[in-house]
Amino acid sequence: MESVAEKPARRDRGQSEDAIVERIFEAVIEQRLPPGTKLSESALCEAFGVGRMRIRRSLLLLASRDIVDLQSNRGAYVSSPTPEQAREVFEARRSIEPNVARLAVERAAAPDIEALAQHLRQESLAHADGDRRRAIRLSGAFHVKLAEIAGNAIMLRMVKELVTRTSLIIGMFGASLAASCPDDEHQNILRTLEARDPETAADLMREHLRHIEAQIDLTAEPAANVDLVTLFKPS
Amino acid sequence: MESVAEKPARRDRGQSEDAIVERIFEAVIEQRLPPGTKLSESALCEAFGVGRMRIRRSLLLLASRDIVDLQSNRGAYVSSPTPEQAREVFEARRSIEPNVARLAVERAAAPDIEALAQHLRQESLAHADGDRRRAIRLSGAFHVKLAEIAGNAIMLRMVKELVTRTSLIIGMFGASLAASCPDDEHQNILRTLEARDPETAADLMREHLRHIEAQIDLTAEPAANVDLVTLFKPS
DNA sequence: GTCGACAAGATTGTCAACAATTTTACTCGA
DNA sequence: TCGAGTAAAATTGTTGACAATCTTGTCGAC
Repeated sequence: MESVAEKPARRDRGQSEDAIVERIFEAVIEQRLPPGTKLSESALCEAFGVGRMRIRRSLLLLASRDIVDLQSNRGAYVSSPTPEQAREVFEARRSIEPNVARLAVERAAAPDIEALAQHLRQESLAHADGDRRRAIRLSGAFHVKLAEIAGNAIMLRMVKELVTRTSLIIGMFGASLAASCPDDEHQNILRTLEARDPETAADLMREHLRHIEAQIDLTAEPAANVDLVTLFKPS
Repeated sequence: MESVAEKPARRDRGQSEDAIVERIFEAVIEQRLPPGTKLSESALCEAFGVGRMRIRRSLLLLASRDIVDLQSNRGAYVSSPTPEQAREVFEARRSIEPNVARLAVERAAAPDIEALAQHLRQESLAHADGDRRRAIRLSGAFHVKLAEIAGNAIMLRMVKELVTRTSLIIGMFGASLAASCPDDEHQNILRTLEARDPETAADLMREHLRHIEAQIDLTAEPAANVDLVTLFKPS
């Protein structure tokens, strides 16, 4: 059917705007795009090998997800969450993801559980190797995979957005890396899948999210790029 | 903040794309735009008095929220949810809105409660008057207002999207509107706000959403087209 | 009479040039 | 040396025209 508008890209560089959005999501999750980074249209055009219009639409989509801050006549910047926004992100995650975990437990088939176990092995490996970037990416991907198992496309989209914004928040405030998403808590959640225990899964997820939030010092000064103009030239 | 882009509209007819998106949201909620309605670019340009590019971006934003279905080279159509999507919408609402209700109870100030009570009076009035369109709009707005009181912009956005999609679902499947969102259940939720009882609020909301879902019959039927120009054109 | 091919019209997608705004660089003066 | 003012450059926003695609209507063959 036509939902398969995705035909193999005619060119390696010619990507759909959804693919571009997805790749920027990934880059944000891996913290290769720290908050405040300027995303100039021409640079992105060259990077993805597409016309300006497609970049423009991609940036609009990213802005609608609050991943990018679109400033009129000034350009697009990777969003720099405020402490208040960080609080809201975690509050939303605590509202949604326990239910996601519950649904995942109820709907997980054997292959799902095996795939998740395989994922956790890679996560442990990345931690053991000290590969920070991979560990961060896999850690976020765990939550997304859980949402995939839950089998609700709407909630999957929400979780993707929230996980990405969490990476931005960690990039802004949270310094401690190793503790950012301890994989043993992920392991425990996996066990509830195997044990078919939805309530415990929800509880563990709630606790897990609280641990992540607790490790973030929202009082810390925003780390990365600040707008020096507005900072030093308020007059 | 980035919402600074709001300057008073330069022209009466020149609306920002956010305003256009909002008005289409409203039209969908009021079921003036039934599922399947074609949203042709030229018609919307004339209706809103803006250029094609702004319409195009608005449609992209609506598509990213699954309110419209953007088909390549064929145009934009108001989304026609499938039974499976309907199930997902209600599942997501049951996951989110009980927590929204809980937060609203915890954070409601006296003026919030009074405003909500005032809203419910209007809702009752619309029911009594048999003003179907207004009743539908107010019924959805209750859920949105509750999310506003909850004080979480992310969850507010999610609720807005889910309420709008619910209107599409009701337009597709559920015929009986009088029962669609009985305002006495809204009244009961308001009482939990006054009583400061978060858990009961969450329970009532869960039950309320189940009632709505239960009243929806999953046997599809097509929808008719409407004239966009007379619908939106203020003149 | 029905089906299929074909052409005309309409609608959407894309591109390039232009306008508007911001950023940067430079000069001048205190 | 520092600052203000201004011009140049760069970047974003918009418009219009053109290309590609789909829809509609018509004609002809079976």
